Formats: sequence, structure tokens, C-alpha cells
Amino acid sequence: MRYPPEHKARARRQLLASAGALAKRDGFAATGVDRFMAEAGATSGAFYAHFGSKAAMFEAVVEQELAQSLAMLGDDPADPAALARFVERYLSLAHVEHPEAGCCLPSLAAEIGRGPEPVRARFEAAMQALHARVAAACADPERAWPLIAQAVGAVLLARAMHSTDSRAALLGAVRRDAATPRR
Amino acid sequence: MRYPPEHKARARRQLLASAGALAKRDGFAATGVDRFMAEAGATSGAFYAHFGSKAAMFEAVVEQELAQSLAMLGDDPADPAALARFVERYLSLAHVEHPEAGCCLPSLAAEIGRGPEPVRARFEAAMQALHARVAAACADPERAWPLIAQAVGAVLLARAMHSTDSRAALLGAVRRDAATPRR
DNA sequence: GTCTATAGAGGGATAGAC
DNA sequence: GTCTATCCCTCTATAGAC
Repeated sequence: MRYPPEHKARARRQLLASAGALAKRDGFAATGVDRFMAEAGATSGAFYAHFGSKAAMFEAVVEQELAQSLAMLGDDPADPAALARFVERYLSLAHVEHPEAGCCLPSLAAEIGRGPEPVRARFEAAMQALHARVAAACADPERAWPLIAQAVGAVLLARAMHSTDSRAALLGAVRRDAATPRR
Repeated sequence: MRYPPEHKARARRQLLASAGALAKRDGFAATGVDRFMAEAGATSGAFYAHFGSKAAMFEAVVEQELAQSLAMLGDDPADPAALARFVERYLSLAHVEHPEAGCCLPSLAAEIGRGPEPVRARFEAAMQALHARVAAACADPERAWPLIAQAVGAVLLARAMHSTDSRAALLGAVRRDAATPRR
């Protein structure tokens, strides 16, 4: 073997990281295998040493991105203050303007919804783990899904807007509502 | 002329309607010109009699779909009860399961965000009209953006889930939160 | 494991007949 | 205005050299 045994695992990890960023920025279906490999500093021929098909890579990207989102919620299992800080960062202009570095849900959820059953099953499991984490940090566990939906929807819509002012107006209104206790 | 003068306008309207449905179901970029035309009962050669390019059709589809969404809010300019009914229908399992017949925001907002400036400018104008309508029907106008973001995010995420139970749990929680007055 | 080269399918767009 | 036929490009995936 001309490559050390860890080479493949490392190459795959780097490939998945750059592919995740590229997929979030330009869309997964809209990005060709050639571009994914070029971004990782390789050519398309090497792709199939790591994934059986482009669809298989989508599964891996989604799994990796959702695990990362879960990890970003913090290690503390149920800290309301940490959740509040997370939501503030999530609903920031910086997050809206840099999809490649952000959460995969506003960028890729529509494509996941159109994907095959295995992808949606993995997605569902990851989302339930995320939901449990958020619910544990909420005064009312029933607030978890509404909070998640609101945050994802806000970033999705802000990204589709043209002016920074409109984006900021939307994000500000949602930030205030997310921080408002329910009756 | 072998076709009556209204023929082109009618053909274009039918084409836009079927293209909107197809784009919402399968994604706009992922659907080829051939399939858009086949769905309208024609062939790809006729496409360019109506649109200068595929990108031009995207603009037209987005404009048409957003106008339709606005119209579905009802003619009554500021009726809180009509808004509540609209939100209930929006957050239904039927809406989640039939993207082709539903709102274009959960389906196409990510693609709009990746689109060229003219598309995002049209989007922004339409969204501000929609926001004004919703704000007029809310007790607190500041609730308009949060409510819209929440509804769009909920449908987007529910569509990506695999099981009907999970979809219903998410939708139910968001419906309850949307109907809860803020302090 | 990664490369170059290529097969085979499908994409957007145009030309010319009717 | 719509058709068929076609150009050229890009896409996914495979083959064979190293």
C-alpha cells in the first residue's frame, strides 16, 4: 500500500467537512462530484473509494452535519442560559450571511425532505435527539419544537431576502419573540 | 398566425401553474426544461417562446407563487379569525404531505436564497406585502415575522421527517404555540 | 488511494420545418 | 407557437495505469 492505513479515514473526514460546507452554500444536488472533490483537493475518480454513490455521500453529510449541530448546543445537558445564547447566535446576521459555516437545516432540509427514506429516517432520529436536548433546557418542554421551527424558518427566510435591513428586521423580531415567555 | 392571440398568454399561464407545482415537489434546479414542458403537455422547443432562459422562468414562478400565497390569506384586510384559520391549515398534515399544492416558502426559499439578485429583490417585496397583511391581523404587529418564520420552519422540518407520528407531534406543538398569546 | 480518460445519460439552448 | 433534431456541455459512474 502506498498510503498509510489512516490516510483513507482522514481523507474521508476532510472530504465530508468540505462537502458539508459546499452543500450548505450551493445545495447538494446542484453541486457535482467534480466540485466536491476539487474542493477537497482531489479529482472525481477518487470519490468512489469513499462513497458508493453520490446519494450515499448525502446520507453521510447529513449525519455529520446534524451531529455537529447537536454538539454545538453545548455539553451542559440542561442549561437555559446556554440555550438562550445559542438562539441569539443562531438568529444573527453572521449566521444568515455564512451558510457554509452554519446549521444545515435552513440550507438542506428541503433536499432532505425530497430524499429517500433512509436519509429521512436518520434525519428524524437526529432531530428527536436535538428536540430532547432543547426541551430539557426549556422551562416548558412544549416550547422546544416551536423554538426550533422558528429559528430555522427565520434563517431560511432571511437568507432569501435581498437587503440587510429586511434581514435584520426579521431576525430582530424573531429574537424578541423567542425570548418572550408564554402565558 | 396559426394560433389565436390569447393562446400564448393562456399557454404561459398553464405552464407557470404546472411548473410551480413541479418545482415545489421536486425542486426547481433539479427539474429539467424537458420535464417542465412535458408536464404542461408540450416539448422543450416551445419553452423559449415563453421564457428567455430557465432562470427567467424561476423569477416568474416565484412571483406567481408568492402572489398566490398572499391571495390565500383572504380578501378581508385585517381579520384575526381568518388568520387563525389560515395558520391551522398551514400547519396541517395535508399541507406537509402535498408540497406541490402548498406554499412555496418551505419548498423553494433555500433556492431563492441561492438565486440571483433580481429574484431575491422580488422575493423581498412580496414578503413585505405578506408581512404587512399578517401584521394587520395580529393584536401585536411584532408577532407577524415570528409567526411566519415559525409556520414555514415547521412545514419545512415536518417534510424532512420520516414518520407521520413525528410530523404530527411537531405540527401540534407549533400549532399550540402559535395560538398562545405572549405576555 | 488517487490519477486520467471515457462511457452513457441528461442538462440548457438553438435551428428550421410547419 | 410548437414541433423534431441537434449542438455542446456537465453530470454520475467506471476502467485501468501507477
